[in-house]
Amino acid sequence: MPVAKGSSLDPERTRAAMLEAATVVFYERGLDGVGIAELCASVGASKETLYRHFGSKDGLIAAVLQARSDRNYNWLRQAAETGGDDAAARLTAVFAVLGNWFAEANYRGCALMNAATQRHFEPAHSLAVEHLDRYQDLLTEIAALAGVADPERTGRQLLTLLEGAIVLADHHQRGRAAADDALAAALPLLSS
Amino acid sequence: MPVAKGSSLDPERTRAAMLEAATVVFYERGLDGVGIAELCASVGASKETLYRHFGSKDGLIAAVLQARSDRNYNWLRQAAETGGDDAAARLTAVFAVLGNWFAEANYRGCALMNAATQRHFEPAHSLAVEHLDRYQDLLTEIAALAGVADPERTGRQLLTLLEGAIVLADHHQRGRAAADDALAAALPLLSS
DNA sequence: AATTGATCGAACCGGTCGGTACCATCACTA
DNA sequence: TAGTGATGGTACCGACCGGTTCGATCAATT
Repeated sequence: MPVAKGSSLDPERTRAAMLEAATVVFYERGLDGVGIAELCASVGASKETLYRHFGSKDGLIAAVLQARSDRNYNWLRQAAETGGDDAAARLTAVFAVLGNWFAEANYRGCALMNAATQRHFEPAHSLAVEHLDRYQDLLTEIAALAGVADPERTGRQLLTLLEGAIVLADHHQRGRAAADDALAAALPLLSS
Repeated sequence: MPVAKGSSLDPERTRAAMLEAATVVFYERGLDGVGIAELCASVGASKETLYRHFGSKDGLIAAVLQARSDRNYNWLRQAAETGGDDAAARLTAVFAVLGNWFAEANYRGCALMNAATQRHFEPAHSLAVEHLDRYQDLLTEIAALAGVADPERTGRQLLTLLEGAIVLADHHQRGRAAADDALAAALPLLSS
């Protein structure tokens, strides 16, 4: 059977286009800063189509956040793997990826944390928690690889530095420097 | 001349009551989560009075954020002073205050950072920057007192830990533990 | 050619928002 | 007692929101 159905495009492509457009515009202007009508118009779709795909604005937001969490986590995980079995190299690679992210012109902090701050509906909060859990697991693995006395505690401290850098890169010192400072504070923790 | 004018109360008291109510409800439910009408009703005032005092909702928000920044900063500054001329004691006192804050039942992160994330109007952003500047100055003083090689850099790293702890206490590990982990990571930085 | 199903575009709905205008009321002053 | 000025309450405004509905359209199928 052919893939294309409906009017002009594969429904999956329409859904993906909506997700992508929503990801960009929600990140730039906030979850309440853009309406459904404008979002649909920007991808040439109708509101009916959006509601068939996502059910509600909150459903769309949840899908956007899930996709964003997956993408960002995979970035860090793949970066860490380039460090081989050297804990310091893994950590350095993670913060290098963060630095590149901070340097992007449209950097606006972590979409997951921002959403949990902006909205009080449940998916946003639980997705943020899962996001932080994955980050913490990744960092705890690095701490364990380094042979620290309490890997989970060191993992939490590394996560504190990572999230602090995300905040400062957004609201204070723009760009890569936030990651450099955080990495310099993080590396000695691997010798505890 | 008597102080009380108008109908029932001193105008200054009415203004202060509005500020206090707005501070609480904006912090709990977000800047867009509560309307002007509800806010006025909760203090028994009229919208006209609010607009005479603050000009606009953004004006009210700016006043709320300024007051909150002053209060939080003074808390940390006064705590630091209890540490005397011992840098580690000053830092420990600062994070002890943070821990108490994190343990409050209605803790919702830093109102300044939240506002800068939620809204894109200028006062919120510049107030957040000034807020972070003051925190960084406070921490840089401590770093200098400890005699570190690069006090400003150490100050930025301490600020990274502080802000990271604020985020994690809000969205991940509830309560005082976030401050304890951050302090344990911060103290060794005073020996650099 | 007829049918089907997804789509677009637009109208529509109820509700909420920030902000303004007006009026009766109150405490105070002269 | 007459007047002043800030107030609370209320109605109102225009705009926007999330969400629903409906008819016209168009591609793929039968």
